[in-house]
Amino acid sequence: MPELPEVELVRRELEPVLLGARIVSVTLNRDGLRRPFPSDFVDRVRRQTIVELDRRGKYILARLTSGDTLSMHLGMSGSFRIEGRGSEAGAADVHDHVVFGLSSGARVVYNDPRRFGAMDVIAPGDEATALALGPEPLDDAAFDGAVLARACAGSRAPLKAVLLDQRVVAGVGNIYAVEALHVARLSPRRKASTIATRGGQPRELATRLADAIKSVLRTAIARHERPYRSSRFLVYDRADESCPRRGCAGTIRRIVQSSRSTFYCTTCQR
DNA sequence: CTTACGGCCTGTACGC
DNA sequence: TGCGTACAGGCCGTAA
Repeated sequence: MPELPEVELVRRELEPVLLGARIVSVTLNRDGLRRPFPSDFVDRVRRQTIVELDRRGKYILARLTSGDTLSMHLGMSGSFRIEGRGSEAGAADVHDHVVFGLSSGARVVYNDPRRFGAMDVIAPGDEATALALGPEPLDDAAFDGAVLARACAGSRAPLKAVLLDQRVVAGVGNIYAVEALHVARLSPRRKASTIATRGGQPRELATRLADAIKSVLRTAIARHERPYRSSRFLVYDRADESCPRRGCAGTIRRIVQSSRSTFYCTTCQR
């Protein structure tokens, strides 16, 4: 699942179940996901109470009474299933890898067919290093055109590659990078440094792009967009369709950048 | 240092 | 129906 908006929606679904709950059991159905689980994973999570449920970028972070943080990442195909306290056992699946049993009797099951997800326990103070994330895009104090311009300065990488770099801005993935670039009317292929401060246009383009990122993410959350299930986008997955921009007669192209699909309008995105 | 690419996994959709 | 191929929202290690 996964870009910031969907992770935030998942966090909101989990919050009422996890917040204040004590984890009474942790069942690991395999050695790990994309990495092996730390050997002390169960010991550090079991018998802890969740005092806060946060999100940073694409990570869901459960703050534990011990001061540790349980970090959970959905990778490409991860999802959580909440099973009620009583009867409905919810059909077990081969890809149910982690099951948290809660004091309420509810269970939270992590399912991930591709196992690109991750779970870890982060000690107090280690979060910045462990996650290595840039600013939260929806935090206006942390992320704006000036911050983006600084990240782009001196970069010869294509703009889209910079947006996908989690150290530049946390939580943007392939779909919303593509969408934001369309909203900002910027080509995904443009060299990133060209939107950094340049004589004359003081970060106008970087501000436009930063604003587009915020708007695309906020809208997705507000609409409860779940790309995995449905949702259509402005340009993502719309190769050969006409550009949705009013007054633009262009056509959406699909190209491949660093082996991922990019969709953009060659006419209005410069 | 930066950038590009393959690999990790499984599932699904499509063409033959 | 069956089979092969391409592709999928992420990230990381390696190589250039």
